[in-house]
Amino acid sequence: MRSSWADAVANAESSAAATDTAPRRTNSYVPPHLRNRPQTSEAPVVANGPSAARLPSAFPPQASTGSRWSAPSRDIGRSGAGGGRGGGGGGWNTRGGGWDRREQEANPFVNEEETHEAVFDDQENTGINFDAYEDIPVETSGDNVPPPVNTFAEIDLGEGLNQNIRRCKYVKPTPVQRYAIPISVAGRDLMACAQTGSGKTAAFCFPIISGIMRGPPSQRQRGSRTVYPMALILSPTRELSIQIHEEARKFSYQTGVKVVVAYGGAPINQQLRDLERGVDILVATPGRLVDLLERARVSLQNIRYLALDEADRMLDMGFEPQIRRIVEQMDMPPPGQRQTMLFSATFPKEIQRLASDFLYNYIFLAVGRVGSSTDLIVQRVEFVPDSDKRSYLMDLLHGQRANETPGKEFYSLIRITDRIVSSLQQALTLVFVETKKGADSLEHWLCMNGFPATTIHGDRSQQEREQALRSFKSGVTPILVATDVAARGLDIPHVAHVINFDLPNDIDDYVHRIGRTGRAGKTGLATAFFNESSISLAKSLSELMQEANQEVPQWLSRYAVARPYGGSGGGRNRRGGGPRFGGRDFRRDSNFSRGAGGGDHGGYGGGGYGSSSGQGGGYSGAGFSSAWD
DNA sequence: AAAAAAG
Repeated sequence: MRSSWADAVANAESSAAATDTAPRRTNSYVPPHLRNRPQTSEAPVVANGPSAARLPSAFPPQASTGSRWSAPSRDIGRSGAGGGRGGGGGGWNTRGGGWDRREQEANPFVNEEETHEAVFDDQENTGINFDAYEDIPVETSGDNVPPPVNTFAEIDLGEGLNQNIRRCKYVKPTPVQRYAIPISVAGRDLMACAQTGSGKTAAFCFPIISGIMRGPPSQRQRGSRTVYPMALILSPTRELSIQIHEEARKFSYQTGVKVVVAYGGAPINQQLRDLERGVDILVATPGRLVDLLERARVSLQNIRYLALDEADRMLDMGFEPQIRRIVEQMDMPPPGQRQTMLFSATFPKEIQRLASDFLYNYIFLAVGRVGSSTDLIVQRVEFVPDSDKRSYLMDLLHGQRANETPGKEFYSLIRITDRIVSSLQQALTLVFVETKKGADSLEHWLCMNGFPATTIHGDRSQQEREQALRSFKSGVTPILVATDVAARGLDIPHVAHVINFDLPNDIDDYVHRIGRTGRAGKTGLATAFFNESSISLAKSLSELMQEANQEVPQWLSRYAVARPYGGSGGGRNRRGGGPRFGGRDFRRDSNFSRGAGGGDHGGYGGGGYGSSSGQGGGYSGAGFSSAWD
């Protein structure tokens, strides 16, 4: 067993702790303003910021076993926490996670280094091109917006989390993190237009983990099989939930905060066992969560944090009834008594409604797209009739292969270190197709023709889906044929090329798909096969490419003029903010009331924008001029 | 119309 950096830190920690009177593995960080704090019912989650005094009664009464504000040593010595399952007590950062040998927390960093996909990790983390983030426009509006930060250190997130941030090698917050974290730490609700790849996951995980570390420990009814998570993170696809869970586990390592993921397609029993071992943060897809709620294995009455990721996607997929059921019709505390973060790439009417129903006096945040409409992705469109698509694809792939140094067979024989393999294998190619059947047949055809490919779509078993993703990430099959299941949110490092073998019908889907490359500030290539069947996309596609300073072929412009109705989806889902933003705040003022959204987009063009920047609603549809232009 | 998600 080699030891990792994270281990070294952990060891240093425990030996340092040993010289102290503090117990082993405590990370017993207590922020100065909370030290020696008497028992109180004040909201402890709100650590910073002037508008801190929210959530007064939102918290469950304190557990009777031990004071959470007392020194951790008292809690460590506590007796009989039934089976060591983190009931009751648990002082700072210890909530039953670290001190019990039977529940050794796996080191998510080590684990990762030993898995195949981890060979890329070094480059991924150190290679973030922060310069690419520098000029990304950001817009906020709402009452008393907390100022953004420039470093993680400016926010008091707690020592345990800070260490994990270092372990993740995050040196500098991304734009969405700079704004969202202070907003959230100040206890405010947040509606954010941003995409994954912008550092969204950390943006909502850090405040949640930090808040849970500071807050009262989770309570657990003895003998009951119901669990009471304090935070719920909903996401549209299983793979996205898995990904969020993996990240959240790293962020919460050794903080005692427990993260569990629940999603469909996998046996529920393991997930039930995971839940029984304790859960503070539950990451879930809607369907499986409803199932768990119906079985009364999960109660939402202790929810203090709710995060909805890719909200527009969830609505597109018809999850609205389930989401409303989860959020409004179960036992979750209402808006104002929980903190809610709504993330969405676009901000159409349905999302605005959701925002006004789920959020309390929220702050609106729009972050420019990272690496989709920017210069980071080179977009190409080729006219390719359906019958020629395969041979055209073959040409592209052969071209790529020629650029690689020795063939894959060569280095898999030699079995050099993973790192070298990774440097040779970086050209991961993601091929999007329209249908599940099409995905299978293209994958088969590629394999037949000597290109190791795999496929991910909704007709494959969950096991197959996860296996496909692993084998793609690790470079074993450097070509992944996918349906839209993989279009959004998935963060696969080193995708150098996205090929739209079949174009989607919606320009937003196109944007999401090509966003799988050019991640983390790296450059990427996106190639689209266009023909008559994608004519409805001509106008919006050529507009998008124009706005992104891409070369638009003449023939595409001609299609765009000939069939102008296609612009951004022919009225549906008109992207509110032009190429850079998914939308903008539609509230006219803070007195926005429910139902106002009924009035024709609730006022995209209204005066809401600029309520904090002082600019008086100069936005007019396609014009999109903003404070940064 | 297809895709995704609970079985």
